[in-house]
Amino acid sequence: MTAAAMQARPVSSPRPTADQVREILIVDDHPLMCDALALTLKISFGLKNVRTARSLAAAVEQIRMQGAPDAVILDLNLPDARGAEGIVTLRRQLPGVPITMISADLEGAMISAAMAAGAQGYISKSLSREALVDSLRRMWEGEHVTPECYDPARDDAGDEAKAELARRFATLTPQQMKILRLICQGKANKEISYELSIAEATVKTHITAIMSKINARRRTQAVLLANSVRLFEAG
Amino acid sequence: MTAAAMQARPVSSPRPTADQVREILIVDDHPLMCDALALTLKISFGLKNVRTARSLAAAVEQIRMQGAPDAVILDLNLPDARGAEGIVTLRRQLPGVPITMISADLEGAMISAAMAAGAQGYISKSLSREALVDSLRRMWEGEHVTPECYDPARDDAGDEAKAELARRFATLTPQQMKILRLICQGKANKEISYELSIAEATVKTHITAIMSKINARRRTQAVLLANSVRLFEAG
DNA sequence: GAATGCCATGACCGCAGCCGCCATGCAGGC
DNA sequence: GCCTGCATGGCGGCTGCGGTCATGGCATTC
Repeated sequence: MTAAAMQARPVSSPRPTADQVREILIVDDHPLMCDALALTLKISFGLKNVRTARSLAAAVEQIRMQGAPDAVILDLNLPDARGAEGIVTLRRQLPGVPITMISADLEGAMISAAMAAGAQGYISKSLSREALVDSLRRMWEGEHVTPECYDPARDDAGDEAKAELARRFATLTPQQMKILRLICQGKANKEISYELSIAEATVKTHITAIMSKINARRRTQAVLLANSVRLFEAG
Repeated sequence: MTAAAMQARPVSSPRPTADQVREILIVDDHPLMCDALALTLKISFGLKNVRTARSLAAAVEQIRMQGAPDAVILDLNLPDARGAEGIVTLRRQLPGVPITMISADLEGAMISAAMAAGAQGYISKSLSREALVDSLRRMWEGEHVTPECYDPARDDAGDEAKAELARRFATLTPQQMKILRLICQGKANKEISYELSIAEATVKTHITAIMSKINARRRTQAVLLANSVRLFEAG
């Protein structure tokens, strides 16, 4: 992510400050980490409304029922969403809300994929409490925060293109996302229709819509595009 | 690559020593790096026969004409072969000959992919001369050498499976490899047939053979398998 | 009520995948 | 020599899946 690209990113709220963050949503399947994060946030930021969800599906449902939070902290390895899928899904539902990725994996390619997908920042699970709080405050003030060991210059080329691609993936409906995930597992249309309990014809129309949205013609191209932004990690 | 996996790897010569390496082949498209390597090897190991090739195709042709060298040093980013393809191709032609990967990219996933594909070791382009010579000597004595910053334990699971997969890819004929590369670019059979100037029916036959060899049913699965061992990098 | 977005279905057509078959080149056995 | 066996590359036909189109139901929103 180049500095220019960061500046160019459109944000709905013109000049956010950390004070405006009053309600936060933590999405993590590890209860311990969930509690630890919630506690830290309550103490350090004086937040009362800390909501939690154990899966991506639960988070989506909760946002639909209880409304949008002011910020999200999202685990990278959820049971139902590995890789950039979580960011993409939540950004579709919460445009303008800062999403912070948290993970133990500090691989450069994964970080740049997350940032290109529209994350506000990426922090390590093994960060000290002070560093964690500081990173989150800076993110909520609009800054893009990445780990020190991450050098964005390494893959400068094609970065804006990946961000554009991530934006396209963000337009996929939930059902389309499910189907794309199965496609990226090498499943045939008939298998997909069976797993989702719909007709094969329906699968095909969804696929046509997906192809159109991400600008692919063959399904192999769709797989390559999804892999290039690390939409689904191995699993 | 676990220690157990290293021990288990079959080597044709029972106990190789660095002294047995008399003729070496350097495959690198960068002339400067090529010369520097050749000079270093001549001085440090007293080697007279240092052959060079500027592309994978040239290397394959040269081996066919001039016979097998005792060791190979292979650049990761050749004009006609990025990623693990170079290792796989050369291992098919030179079973038992130690192949050393050399690259500026020290990303963990790339290193483990190279090792799983059957490389004897992986060294950085920015290594000092002493360290380079030492690494090569150890490799030629049968040791598997990886950079210090690389932690093989990070992706221990599925590693043996990847090595098995790489062995399967090594059975592909040159024509089949060409076709697989085009498949992994999202090309349709008709396009492939045009690019290779053969009938579409022929492309299909080759694809059937490829599928059978790598144990895939749908072409999307073939793409995923190739990507999982990083057979072809983006480009 | 009209408009929009999401999901679902069946019919049509071209390509993907599997089959059988043929040509060439190269090894080993008679 | 010859023949056989095997690997590789090439071809066309058949079946079924992949991809497009036109259509309709069902929510939400204006």
